Amino acid sequence: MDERLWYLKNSELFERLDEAVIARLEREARYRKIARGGVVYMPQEAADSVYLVLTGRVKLFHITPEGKQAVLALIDAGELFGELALLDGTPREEYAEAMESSSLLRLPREIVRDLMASQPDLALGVTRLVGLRRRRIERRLKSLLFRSNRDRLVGLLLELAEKYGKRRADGVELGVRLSHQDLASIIGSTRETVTVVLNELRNEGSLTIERRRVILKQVASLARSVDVAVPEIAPAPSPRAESPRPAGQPP
Amino acid sequence: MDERLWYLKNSELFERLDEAVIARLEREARYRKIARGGVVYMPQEAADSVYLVLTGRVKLFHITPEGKQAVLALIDAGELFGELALLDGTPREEYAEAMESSSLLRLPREIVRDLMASQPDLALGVTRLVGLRRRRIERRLKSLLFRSNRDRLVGLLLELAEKYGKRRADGVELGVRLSHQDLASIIGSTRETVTVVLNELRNEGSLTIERRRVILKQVASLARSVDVAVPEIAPAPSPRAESPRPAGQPP
DNA sequence: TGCAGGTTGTTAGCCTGTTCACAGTCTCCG
DNA sequence: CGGAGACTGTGAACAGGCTAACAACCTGCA
Repeated sequence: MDERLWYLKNSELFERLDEAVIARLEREARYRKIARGGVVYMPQEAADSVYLVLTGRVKLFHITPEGKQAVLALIDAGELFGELALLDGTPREEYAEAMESSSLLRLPREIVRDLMASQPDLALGVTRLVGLRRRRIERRLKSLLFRSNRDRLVGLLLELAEKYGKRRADGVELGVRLSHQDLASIIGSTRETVTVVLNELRNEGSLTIERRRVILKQVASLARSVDVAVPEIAPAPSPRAESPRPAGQPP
Repeated sequence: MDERLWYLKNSELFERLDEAVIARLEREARYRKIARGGVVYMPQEAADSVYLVLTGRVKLFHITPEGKQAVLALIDAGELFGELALLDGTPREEYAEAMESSSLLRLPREIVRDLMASQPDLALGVTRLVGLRRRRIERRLKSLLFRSNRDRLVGLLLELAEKYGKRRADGVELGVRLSHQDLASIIGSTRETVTVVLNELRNEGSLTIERRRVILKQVASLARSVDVAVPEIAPAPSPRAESPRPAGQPP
């Protein structure tokens, strides 16, 4: 079983397909390696495939007329992106760029569509994926409308805690290293403001920063302060909300 | 053929199902009439069904801690809502409220899920619906991050033009009557600001307002000014982007 | 027909967050 | 291990948008 096959069998979306179907998918898939900062696709491009992230991390974003990035989502290893290509032939609307050196599996749109028509499980899985992300975006929309910059940042930190957080003795450590600029692009603010607010939160004792890593101290009370559900933090290893990976290591 | 059956056969999502399946759906469906301002469901409620709007219009929104509405979407006759109930058992996260006296068809979640598993067409249709709305929300997110209040309002007017616009000799008439407060709740602004900006646009000749109806004069140049695709406007009758209704009248 | 409630118009003052400009720090790669 | 380039910190000046407070206006229905 080669590497690509392993990854397909272990992605939440495809794992239930039977051997023969996965083999077909594997034949049609194209492996693609991208360096940090490399562009996977850009707006206006034909949306003829979906991508599975094998290793690394990909950022999806728009660019405003003034050149600012507006981040839609971060996609981690094991997750799929570009899946709106499955809906219709409309071109891409956003940029997809590797945040670090990454390897991807590119699955042609037509193949996956065929499979969806014949494998109800897969169709349901795709619906679920699209729907869960929609729910997430609707939450973000809610937290952007009418909320102060501070509340948006706190909301984002809690979201990151849910996705990347590790519980530690002294709080919850966010296992991501995002620059202030990155955070600003997600909440629609500026680098300077993020710096200031982050330091305010530190002075208030809500978080500490050790070697560029954020540790949230008061998760519950922060959540209450921005009127959001308290995130669930997995104890030991780094979890992923959308697609928990089964045990095992790639060959 | 009774009224409910007619509506099911004519909704984009269900029209391809065969007679027997539609009949089953119809047996399980519950008709529900709601007065203007009536609440269909609210956050925390069990998400045990999806709704088809037969007549009227429904507003989906969140409420911020300060009591402001943040509108997610407006749902017109012929469209479905509450469809995220099909994903999992998670409770509702938003309010659904009738903007005018409306009639709805309530379809139990379990029935529709069953059908999706056995009718690939339906599963694909739901994926498409969820996906198209996600695309729309991602566009909104983009137009909220980093954009001035004015640009957001212009963007919204163009969106409304695409969904409700009628081409006329002197421009594009928006066939919706939304109060300034409504518009503000959609773009995350205040009633006063909307009033002011709308009057600015009128003074600049970009639009006129006749008997509470907005008429856009310079659609193309407005679209350019906010860096958005020029909306396509249907010529004569009121169109709907997501679910064009086939010819015919309800019995 | 006549008011009551919802809708629009307008302004002054305040406050949050942006822009701009520069200094200091980290870190990673050659 | 040293420096270049990215990242963080800080403050002054400015501006867009919000709050608050009224006035005038429609319009639907009792």
